[in-house]
Amino acid sequence: MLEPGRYIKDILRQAPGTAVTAHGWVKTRRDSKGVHFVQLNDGSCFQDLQVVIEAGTLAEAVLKQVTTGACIRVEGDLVESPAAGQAVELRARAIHIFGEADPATYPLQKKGHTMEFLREIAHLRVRSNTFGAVFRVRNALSFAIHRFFQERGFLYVHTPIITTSDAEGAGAMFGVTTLDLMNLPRIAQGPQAGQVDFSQDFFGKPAHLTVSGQLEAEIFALAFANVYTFGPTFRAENSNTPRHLAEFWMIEPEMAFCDLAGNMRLAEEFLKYIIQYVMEHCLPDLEFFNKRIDDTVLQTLEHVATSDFAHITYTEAISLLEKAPRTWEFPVYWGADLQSEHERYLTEETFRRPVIVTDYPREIKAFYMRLNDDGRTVRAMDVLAPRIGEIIGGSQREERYDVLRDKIRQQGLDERAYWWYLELRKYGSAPHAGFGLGLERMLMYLTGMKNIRDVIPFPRTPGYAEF
RNA sequence: UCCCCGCUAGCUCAAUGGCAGAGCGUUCGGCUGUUAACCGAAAUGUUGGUGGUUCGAGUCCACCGCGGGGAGCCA
Repeated sequence: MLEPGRYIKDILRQAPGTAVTAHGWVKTRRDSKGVHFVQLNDGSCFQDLQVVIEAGTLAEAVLKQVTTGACIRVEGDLVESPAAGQAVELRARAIHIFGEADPATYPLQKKGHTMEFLREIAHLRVRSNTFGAVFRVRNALSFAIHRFFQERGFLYVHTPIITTSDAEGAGAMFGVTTLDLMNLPRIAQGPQAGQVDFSQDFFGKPAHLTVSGQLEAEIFALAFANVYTFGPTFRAENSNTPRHLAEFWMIEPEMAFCDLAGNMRLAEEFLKYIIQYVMEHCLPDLEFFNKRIDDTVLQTLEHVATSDFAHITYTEAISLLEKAPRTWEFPVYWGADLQSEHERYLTEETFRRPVIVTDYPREIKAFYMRLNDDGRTVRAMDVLAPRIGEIIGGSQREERYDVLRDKIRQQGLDERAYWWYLELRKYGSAPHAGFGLGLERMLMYLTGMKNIRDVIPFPRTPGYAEF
């Protein structure tokens, strides 16, 4: 394995005159009369190591195998590069071929490929410039998220992937079962006769993949004060858009002794922190995105990291939209949910920066959000970002037992299914709040990538679960 | 799931119902150290699938599949 100091990113920082050995995959090769240039990359950084092979240095048979896609080891001397583009280059003395790649069939040749094509070769696309940058940024982002919360004393909690509380209510869920689907056990008699007998299933009742760790995170917040989850989440919605996945990663902080104002402060501080971290640690990758994917990325990130987010209430947003000099496809009135066109207008045209919209009508938000004194709005917040829409959704939670119980009843939910959630309000309840951030949505924002399927290693969407 | 658009060489795309094309990549040759190198030449096709209309279908029609954009749902 590569020890620290032997990655290409380390080799590129070493002084000329050093003897080094580099490992990696050939990105491209250019031939001149007496010299060959090989771009070598091991994924450790955006920049390739330029390997220079003087004619006659290597056996013709070896040289012939140094083709795009091949995996090689190069031993040689690091020297100052006489040409622009790189400070140092590796003058090869010997090359070992680990694995060749037939140029006639290797699909990742040096040319522009569409994202759609690269998605079909997800086992190879990670070696491309774009996806190398995407996954380095994804890695840095993940680390920055942990660091942000750890620095603030948040406890990292692992909420369950499999859940039997079909009560989360956040969209369609994937079933989890060991029953034989071709031969389902049925209840023989009684009022439920003919229905599937889940008492024979693995968990003795219907089970699903989680759609959110929030309710369980609340349990931990009421013992550890500040906690966060960071894990996979599953939605069986038939959503076919560039912004939805059936399997995605979500970060959900939950804070006791916190109201909506504190929640908003944390969300803004959090977004700025992770943006700054990625800008500090992945600048060459971001510069590439800015050059080839979206030429507004760097400017937008700098702007967001340094400017204050706009804050408006839902009621103010409706009033703004009603006065907007344009016609809406979906009508704007108090009580209507904000549509994509409305969110985009607010964040892209009115404010031109992230906007936090708060205090939505109770009817269009989840039962667990804290009721305001006006009795018609709840302490919800959505952070809207230009181009991708809602990036964070959160709220102050209803901590009052009676109010929560009434809201559960009013929404026609079975309060017995929420027995432990209600008990949290009975024993040592506290004001608390939290939010959810979609990791992939954040990555789209950071990279300018247009399709969420291109910021996750192996996307799962309706009708697609390859690799 | 709904609306719109698309599917032709490895990739990106042309082709009035009448001989299947180009650029890039690949291969070969040239070029004084290149940077998405450059110059010249060559090879490369079950036109997404199944039916249908027609003397004749890449082109028109039907159904199916896949992809993209927009919408809904949301993170």
